[in-house]
Amino acid sequence: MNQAKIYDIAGAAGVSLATVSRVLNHPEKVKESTRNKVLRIIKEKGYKPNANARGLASRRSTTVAIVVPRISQASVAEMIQGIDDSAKKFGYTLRLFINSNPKQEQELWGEVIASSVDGILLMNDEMTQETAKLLQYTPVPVLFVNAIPKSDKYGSVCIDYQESAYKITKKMIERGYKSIMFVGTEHKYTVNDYKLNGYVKAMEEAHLPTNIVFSSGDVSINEKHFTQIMENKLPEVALFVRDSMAISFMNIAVKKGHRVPEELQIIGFQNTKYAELSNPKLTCVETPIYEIGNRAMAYLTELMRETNAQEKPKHILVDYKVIWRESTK
Amino acid sequence: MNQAKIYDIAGAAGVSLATVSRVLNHPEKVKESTRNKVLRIIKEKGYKPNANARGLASRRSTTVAIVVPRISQASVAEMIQGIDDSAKKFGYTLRLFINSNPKQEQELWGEVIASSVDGILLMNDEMTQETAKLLQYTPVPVLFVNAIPKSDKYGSVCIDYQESAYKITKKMIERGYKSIMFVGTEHKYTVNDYKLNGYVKAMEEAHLPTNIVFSSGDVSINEKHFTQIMENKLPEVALFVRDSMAISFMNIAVKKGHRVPEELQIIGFQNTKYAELSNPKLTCVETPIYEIGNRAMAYLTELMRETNAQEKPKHILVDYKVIWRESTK
DNA sequence: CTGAAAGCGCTTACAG
DNA sequence: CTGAAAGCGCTTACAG
Repeated sequence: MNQAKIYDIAGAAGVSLATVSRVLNHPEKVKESTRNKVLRIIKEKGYKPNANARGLASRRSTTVAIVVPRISQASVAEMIQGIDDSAKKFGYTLRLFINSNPKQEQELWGEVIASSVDGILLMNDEMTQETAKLLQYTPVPVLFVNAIPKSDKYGSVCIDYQESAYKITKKMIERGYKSIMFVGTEHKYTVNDYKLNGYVKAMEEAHLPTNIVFSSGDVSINEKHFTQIMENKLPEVALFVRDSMAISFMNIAVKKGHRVPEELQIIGFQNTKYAELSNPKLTCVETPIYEIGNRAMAYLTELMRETNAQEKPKHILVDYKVIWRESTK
Repeated sequence: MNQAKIYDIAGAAGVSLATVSRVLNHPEKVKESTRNKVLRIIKEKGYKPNANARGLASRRSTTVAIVVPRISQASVAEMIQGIDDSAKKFGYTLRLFINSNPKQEQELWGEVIASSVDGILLMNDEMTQETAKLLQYTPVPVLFVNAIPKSDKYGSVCIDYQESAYKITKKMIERGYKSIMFVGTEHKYTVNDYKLNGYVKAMEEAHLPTNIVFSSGDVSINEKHFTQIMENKLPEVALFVRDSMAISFMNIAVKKGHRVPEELQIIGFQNTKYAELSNPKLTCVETPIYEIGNRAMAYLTELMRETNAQEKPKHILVDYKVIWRESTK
């Protein structure tokens, strides 16, 4: 009934602890017949090695830390799914750290390291100087997930935000629209800066004036702000860094009697569930958030395996696509 | 540069390892001057005890497992926030387990136990017989979060789903509506059964005929189904177990030219961000999901502290309220 | 109030 | 291919 120990398995199988351990960690080093016997008993007794002891002895925990910012969108849930599926495949387990308070970043980081994970998946898009410094002393690989590191020392997995914004803007220009507004977040996120750059590039190439607005992420603040914006002439197209902002804007426009997409076309970013639940349904650039998590975890296992210190970290770009729905013509 | 060990701290402070350990775990047992000296050095060196070693030696890991089902709504993110805030306060760290595949439930459970957590927060609303059995042998406290255990042996934290559905239904009856539809999920969730019970009770008390529909959680399937339902006479009020279903239904109704709330009133459950991003905005019963997570973690720490095996586990009910918005009169 | 010592449950060189 | 033994970094009775 009580959790079996490696000792019990060894006893029952008539071998030493070392052999049981080998069966689990280096099965190829054990004679097949011995291995099978041990395996059978392990199964019978439902033996699971104690993760703490294992971690302590091997200095590898087969555990990975996920560090997410507090104010993360609901979509992290999906990303974590992607991470977890990949983690299961490679035999890793997840430890979750939420970066609530920038002031406690140091402390959090200390905990992450003390937890002796084998690798770290970082979702923080923005990072204080201090964290950046702490990051340097991390004894395990760190990978940015759907976020862009400012230093070249870390790898990342995300979509090409700049290109995606550039292309969608260009597409709308090609369709003959000249008045295209870009709505970003007041709070600075590196990924949103990239989107902005893409938009600006497309507009400048076409010699069109840019129209850039920054707004809050908070719905009720947005609504006031957006209502103000609508006092002025409406753009033909509005591109938002987030679905939720796009929808909020669209709802206000519709209530004011503007017709979407006839008079005003709206494009979001991410393709959250909101996009399908809006009326009209939202066209957006889809960020394959599950895929990003999945790929990130897979790449992290590579990084954790590498004995040779470091090759240049890779920046993996995951494919994205545009989902055309009712909010565009 | 390298992580300091307890050994280094002891050396630098001129005390034994035992004393350093005591400073961390039972500070009251150490003379103040000694304690302060040790504390200072710990800080200087940025010492963090190795979590694995600590867990192994003390048989307590100050780690809690969160077990969530794969198909969990995005709102788990918020619940986990609540859990984490509480966990930080009590010095616990989080380990995340996602129950992807019912067939692997046994294995998952094995991992949970092997990870030697001190307690388990279970978000699985439904549970196979097998899990129920495994649950019995869990050496640590288990608590259901926003889910209802079928056995009386486990505590839980959620809102009174039955009462909330009963009250909102009754409220609409009192306002003079007789034709009230209830839309649940095809998939059986205990919490949704409770909502159904509450609805039925209110309708029966008022001698009104019930009108119950079960639908998928998938948006595109819902849409077909809902479109069908609208062939028939529309109810005056429709109550949905989920915001997203409510909004999906509402959008279809609006597109068909029905006026919300004039002809059709819609009520959701949960108060996700969707509710504020719909047009018209959705009235719903708010499930204080953050609060539920927060309270659950707090209660779990109590359970973990208790040396005396078990008193009767508590079922904590968190307050909820109804958020009246535009989808009701 | 403090230290020496055993032990938590594993893994991994090192021999054989 | 296998076993005996050391060691991973802590905690906690047990003495004093």
